[in-house]
Amino acid sequence: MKEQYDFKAIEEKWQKKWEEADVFHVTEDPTKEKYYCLEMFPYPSGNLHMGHVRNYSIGDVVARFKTMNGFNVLHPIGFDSFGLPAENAAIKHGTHPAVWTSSNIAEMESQLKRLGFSYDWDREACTYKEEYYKWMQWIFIQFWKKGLAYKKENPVNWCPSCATVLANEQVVDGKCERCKSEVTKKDLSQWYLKITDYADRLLDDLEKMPGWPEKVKTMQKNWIGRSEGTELDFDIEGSEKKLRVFTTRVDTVFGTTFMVMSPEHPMLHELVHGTEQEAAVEKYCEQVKHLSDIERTSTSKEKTGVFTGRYAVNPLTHKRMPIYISDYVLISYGTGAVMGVPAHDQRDFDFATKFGLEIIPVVDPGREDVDVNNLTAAFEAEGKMINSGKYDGMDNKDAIVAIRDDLKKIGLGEAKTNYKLRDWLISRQRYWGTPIPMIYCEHCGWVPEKEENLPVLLPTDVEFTGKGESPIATSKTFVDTVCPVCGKPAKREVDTMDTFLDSSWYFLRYCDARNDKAAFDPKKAAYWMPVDQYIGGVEHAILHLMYARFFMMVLHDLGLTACDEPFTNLLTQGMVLKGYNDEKGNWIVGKMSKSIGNTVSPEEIVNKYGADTARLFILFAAPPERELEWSDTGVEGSFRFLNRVYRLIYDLAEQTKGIPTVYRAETKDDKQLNYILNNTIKRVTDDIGKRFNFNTGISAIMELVNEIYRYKELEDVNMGLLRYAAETTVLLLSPFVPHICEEMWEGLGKEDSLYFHPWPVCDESALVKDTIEIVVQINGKVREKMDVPNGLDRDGLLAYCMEQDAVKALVEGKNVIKTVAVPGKLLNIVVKG
RNA sequence: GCCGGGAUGGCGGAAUUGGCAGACGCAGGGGACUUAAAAUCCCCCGGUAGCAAUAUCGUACCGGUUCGACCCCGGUUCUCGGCACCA
Repeated sequence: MKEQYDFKAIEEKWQKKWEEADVFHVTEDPTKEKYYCLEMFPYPSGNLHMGHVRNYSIGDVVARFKTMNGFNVLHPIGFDSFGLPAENAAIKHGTHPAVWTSSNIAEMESQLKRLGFSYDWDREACTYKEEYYKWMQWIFIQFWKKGLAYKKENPVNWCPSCATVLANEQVVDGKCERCKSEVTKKDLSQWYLKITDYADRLLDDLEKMPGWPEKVKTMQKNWIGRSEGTELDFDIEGSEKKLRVFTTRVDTVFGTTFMVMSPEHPMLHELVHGTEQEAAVEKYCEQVKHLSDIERTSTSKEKTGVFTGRYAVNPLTHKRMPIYISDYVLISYGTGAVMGVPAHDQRDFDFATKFGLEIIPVVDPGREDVDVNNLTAAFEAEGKMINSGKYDGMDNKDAIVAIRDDLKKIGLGEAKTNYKLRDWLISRQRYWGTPIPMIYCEHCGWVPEKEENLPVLLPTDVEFTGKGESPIATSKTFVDTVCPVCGKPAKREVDTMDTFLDSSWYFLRYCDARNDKAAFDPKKAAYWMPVDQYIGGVEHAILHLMYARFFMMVLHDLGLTACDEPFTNLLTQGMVLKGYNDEKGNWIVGKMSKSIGNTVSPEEIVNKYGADTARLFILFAAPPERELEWSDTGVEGSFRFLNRVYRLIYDLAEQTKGIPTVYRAETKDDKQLNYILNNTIKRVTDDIGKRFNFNTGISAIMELVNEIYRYKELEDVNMGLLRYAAETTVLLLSPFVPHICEEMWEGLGKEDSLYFHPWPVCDESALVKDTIEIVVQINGKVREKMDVPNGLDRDGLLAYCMEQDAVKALVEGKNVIKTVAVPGKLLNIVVKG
């Protein structure tokens, strides 16, 4: 240990030692309790940013802490390495996506290594490699065999700029999540995964996951959007057909005064064919086609629509009602048609007002402030039934059940559950992804490639035009093949998979990353899974986290995994922000962004202060879930603290050389240091292990260091205690800043790596004080603080305090009405006068 | 509009079960060391009044419960995030 803290030399030295000794490599060990600590793997953009550093620093603290606590810790890393940027780079620079990707991965690996994260690199998984996507294809085929993959022609979300389709989840505000272009609709034949089959399980299991943030569970719940209601049929005048609608408010059926169909409703053209209204209806449908989703779903937009010329008949009232079409009715939800109840639905109210349709109230809350016969807006709350025949007087909630049952009896309705969740569209018209291993044969239809022929390799003889069809279609070697079933000429699917499939099972591959016989060995997966702690950005709250849960359930149902939920505990870390001046000169604190220029590169910080300082600052500046504002002076502060610790340990290593850590705390100062020392062990253990509040854990160690500085300058110091304090400080700090701690550990004469050293244990007896400070309050206000003997009960504390002169003076001449004594905490005396 | 967070000094943030508000750090002020600077070490640091001891106000706002509220309850404002014509 040198006198100066030479972070560069120290970090290089220990990273090399760790690598040579292969300390982070783990294997299944049934004699030890396992702990799987996982951070979301990065996309290999080429450079680590501060968000990565934060994510991986949090994970590294947890992994190292659990290892020191005796767990067999799996802490893997890999790269989510298929995707559009590699392809765009290929178009721009004429290089192959694989070249761009692998050089970026190499660069990021070295950056990760420079930060000293404790990854088992032997388990590294890169999704673009054959050894990975081979098993991705195998899993896809298992889905297909189970009936969970199908191809279907549908209007799909199309991004004209990326020239590919998008999943519903990838359309944000009607725009492409990636490039922000407006998304349009296009009819295409595409592959889907039947995630809707798992909608109930995905929703219900959320209740069983106490280790997930409420926020994420709510977001998934809303996304799945389960809605329980009733489907019922309306007769169409002059037609054999019935118009089926879905409603959650079947109690309002007597208030229906019109019907609305979606312009895309399959029955529409037949209904209007040959009528006077046909031209107007077709014209409206044509207009709607040209609207983007944003324009169409804008709530501020005034309702539009056209009368179809046809009438429906209410099955309960036999009332005759006009059928309209309007774009506010979505073909993709429910039955694509609704019953219009203007009195009790705001959208229907707006529509009825615009078209001068009748408004009949059927639910009345019986309150003065609501006049249902004179509504200015729809009344959507609860009340008693009116204008509803035999149901009048019932609570509307009861009427939902009663009316649904009656409709069922006459065969015109039934209970029905609807979901917002749609099947997952996974085809992408791109090159840089896993080829969908399906073959189309004119005789056999769609059939999968034989499993023994996997992987279906990405062809290399392709042109990257960036337009239209998948570039794979330009390959002269790929498309033509033979049918695996009948052997006749057939054609391969040229689309690739959404990269979200790759990331839906990578945590399973880590359990057995080098397996070339299977995606993973179920026994190994059974040992490691589920992930005990998953850490990543909240931006994946819906997409990735729900897809991964879906995959896990399917793989469980296939008998490949024991558990059906992948992540027991989830931590969503906050973003890294930095302040900057905008065009007007205002000080804005926002997300670090290259286009704004308010970024700090990890590399720069590591070069200037070292990896330990970067890690320490990022963990200290804010609790992990909250946003973190970058502060250059804050980084300096973290660096100063590490120097301060280094100097302390350097001094103590000399001063306490060869002294055993056996001691008895004799003096008041000994006892105080011993107390703070053990209390710090307890606090840091809780802060890392239970609370995930690394910032307060680090604060506690700072306080301990301040106390040791104070203590060591005293005349009468206990060398054994001091030695123990020094060693403990290094151990407590080591999950946060491992390099400097290894160096100090060595400086203290230790030969083992502290990576495997047992975590310090709090000596509870040191926490028992002879006297404790309690607070004396008068009417709830602090008036006095005094030391009292420890262990006094309620009465003893009261009696002791009332004897003290200071307390006597406080109550003198006053009328004591009540006293509240809380042992170990305080005494509150309520007085009058 | 609906659903979730959040609001505490000049700043980031503490307060773990209803019990000393402001730990720890940053910035700032003062001092020691130094020829000087850097580094380091020590002290001060919410507002108001006061030389001071101390008093008093103070956790977005209004009200409530309690001996006692940053914490629990009711209402309001602002703010961040998610969803949004889902019948």
